[in-house]
Amino acid sequence: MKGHCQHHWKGELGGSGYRMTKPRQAILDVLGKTKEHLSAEDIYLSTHKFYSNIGLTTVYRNLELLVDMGLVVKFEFGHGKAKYELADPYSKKGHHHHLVCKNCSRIIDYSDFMKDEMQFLKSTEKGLSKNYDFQIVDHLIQFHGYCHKCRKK
Amino acid sequence: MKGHCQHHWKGELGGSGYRMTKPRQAILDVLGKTKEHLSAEDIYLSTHKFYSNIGLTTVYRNLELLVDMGLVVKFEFGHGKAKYELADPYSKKGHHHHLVCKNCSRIIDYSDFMKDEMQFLKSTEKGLSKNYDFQIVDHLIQFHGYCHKCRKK
DNA sequence: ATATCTGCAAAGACTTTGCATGAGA
DNA sequence: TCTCATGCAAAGTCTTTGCAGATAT
Repeated sequence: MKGHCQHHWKGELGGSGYRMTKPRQAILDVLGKTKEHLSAEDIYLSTHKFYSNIGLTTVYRNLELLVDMGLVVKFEFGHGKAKYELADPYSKKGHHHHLVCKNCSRIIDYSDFMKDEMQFLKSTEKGLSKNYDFQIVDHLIQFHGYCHKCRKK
Repeated sequence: MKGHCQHHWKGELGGSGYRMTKPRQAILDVLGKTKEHLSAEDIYLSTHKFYSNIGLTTVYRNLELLVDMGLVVKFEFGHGKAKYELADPYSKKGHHHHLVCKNCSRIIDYSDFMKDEMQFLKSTEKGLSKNYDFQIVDHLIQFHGYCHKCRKK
């Protein structure tokens, strides 16, 4: 699934009773081609490069749908606007987390040290699940601090 | 520092050149007494129980200040409004993280399994710090899924 | 005394909703 | 065909800003 720039997603949408439309294809193409963390407006602007007249409303509505379907993940990094990425299984990036700079708001992806993470998650999720009768389906791990450029100051 | 319901915070504020005012005391009192995760408006309403005429604007402005000073922590759980808690060293709760229910939005604090977490963080932070020249000062760990009540459906 | 802080009103930023038109399967 | 999807405009929510008056040290 990784790295398919021309993936058409028809199966994923059709299988759930949804239609493949130009705006949807455009949004998924934009997300599939970027390494950035795009806001709804970023996506809206990007889609206009190869398909114009997509409304910002349509972008918001489709992002919500795609998030609900699990194709896209929404992040709130605390800088006002939500950011979106393709979900792990559909992304070139694969499973990763974020370093967030408290100074310049830069977001850095990392996928190192996943072995340690797996081990930690496995035991912790098991324990939490039991102690709180909570069914865990996802996790959010982030580190905040000062990036390369900002720590020099 | 834990559990002081009548802590007056004058030192923390004065030491940084800020004044202790009624609204600030009220906001800190509210945060010190609750176990909930309060939004700015929740805090605004709560302060009115024992000190009226605090404006919502003032609540927002002081929360921002207190977050900058490190006395308060701001969370974006993705449900529209930001939530605030006293920072670990000032809170009865101590170091903890959150389970977030994808269905009912309930937030559950946990502070179990911190030994595993410490171990994971220690090695991961060291590695990230080195590989990305990133100075880590904080982390965010959350688990998302279905709570006790919602998983029955 | 005086720089900081406050409350109100207004503005701003991001996101959602209503509704008539358009378009996939 | 016929339901689902779109785009525009308007509304909604949360948060921030401007400013004159009030307050803490």
